[in-house]
Amino acid sequence: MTGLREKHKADRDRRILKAAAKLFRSAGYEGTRIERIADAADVSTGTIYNYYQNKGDLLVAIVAMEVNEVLASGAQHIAKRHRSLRAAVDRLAANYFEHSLVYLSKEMWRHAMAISTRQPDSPFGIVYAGLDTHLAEQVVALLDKLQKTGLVAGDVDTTAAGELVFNNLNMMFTNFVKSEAMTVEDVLSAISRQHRVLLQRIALPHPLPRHLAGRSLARTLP
Amino acid sequence: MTGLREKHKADRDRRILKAAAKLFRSAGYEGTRIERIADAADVSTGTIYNYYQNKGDLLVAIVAMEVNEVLASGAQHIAKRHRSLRAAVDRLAANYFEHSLVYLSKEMWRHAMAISTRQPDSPFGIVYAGLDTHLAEQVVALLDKLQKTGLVAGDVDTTAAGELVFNNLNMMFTNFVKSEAMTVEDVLSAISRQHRVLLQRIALPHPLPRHLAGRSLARTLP
DNA sequence: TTCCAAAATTGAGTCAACTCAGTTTCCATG
DNA sequence: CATGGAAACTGAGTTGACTCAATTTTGGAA
Repeated sequence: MTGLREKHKADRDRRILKAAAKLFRSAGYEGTRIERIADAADVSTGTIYNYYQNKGDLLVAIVAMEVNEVLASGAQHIAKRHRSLRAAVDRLAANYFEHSLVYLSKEMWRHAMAISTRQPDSPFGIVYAGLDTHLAEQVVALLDKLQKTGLVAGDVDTTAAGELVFNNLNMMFTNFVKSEAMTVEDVLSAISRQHRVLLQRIALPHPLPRHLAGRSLARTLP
Repeated sequence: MTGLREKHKADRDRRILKAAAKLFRSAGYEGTRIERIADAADVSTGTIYNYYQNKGDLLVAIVAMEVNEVLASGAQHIAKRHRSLRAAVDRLAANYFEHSLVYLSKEMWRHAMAISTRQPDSPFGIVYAGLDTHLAEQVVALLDKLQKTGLVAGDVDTTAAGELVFNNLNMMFTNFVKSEAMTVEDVLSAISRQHRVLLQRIALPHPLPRHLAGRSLARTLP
């Protein structure tokens, strides 16, 4: 069943993805012709369309690798012990933004977002939406954990708060990639200020001593 | 200086915009060929490009008309008297979403958003960003007014809260237009729940009597 | 080893957005 | 009125993403 054929397939796929990632970063997404990717990957233009439905799918495949890294490092962050709600959320945001430009340029992000908006029902539109859902769930998971640990008041709707925070992060990320001038520091400090008005009011000032944490008894106001 | 030439220009512009709006709604943005718009408007394809840089700009011009209406009716809403913070914000959101599909289909919104993301520095990308800024300012303006009226606690950072609310609205609007199945009611109730966790905590339970309102003395907690 | 059917690749061809050199329309001036 | 030239229009041509019929490659059965 498998053998040389599968190997060649995987090889070609890797070559195409690598060539595309390199060219997109150097010449930009718009500035990169499919034919150039084909040349660089030593295949014909038609072959690229055997692996990816269109130019955009190629980009979104690269984005997916990137976001999966962000998700993994976000999960690690959540697993740590946290001293304060605001610091924990700020760091999750920093993790999100600092990873974002490692493999992808702002221009690439703009195009990836545009594609996922334009074609939400295409295979990769669905993948992209799934990545967003995972990120939103991660924010909710952090708040849930902090609620159990006693850093968030027990009567807080953590799903609502998590979605509010995530949607704000996501919108600010959109603004960030739309503006070449905006730095990671700029956007993180803006976000921190925006979140403060919420987080300050749902936080509990003093965490429970560690031996009581994790029992989900963290109710406070009647 | 002016005369027949100017008149013809204005006529043509109107015809192009009208033809485009009609065709975009009936055949969809993707399904509409520039040549068909040119035919319907009785001009050549080249002429369309004298008025609009590209197909997307044509769409964004239509969106801009729509958003200006939303802004006008939002301003009217803010000017009214309000009984509660949550109701006031819920109605502003309803105004936003209910207007949104009067002239534009979800597909048109998806493309308009995609274009503004892809080309933030093009003339109409700038227009679109300006519209967003106005909408965000409107939310902040509402909170400011309610703070002066005594429905919002005096120590609240209304800019932060307004931006948080607007960014949530905008992200939920994106989700709304991405999903053909989601109704206005669906999205409004989701938003209302998300906002509750914030608004509940920054609201003051009893408004000041009317003769004291507007003095911006609405401080509460030390 | 030989040969076949399925899988995969190929690149010339198609389609639609956008361009630009040539043409027409308008208006200010004598 | 004529006329020169600026402003606007025109549509055949260009460009680049994407397709598909023909060709090549592969795995394994005889």
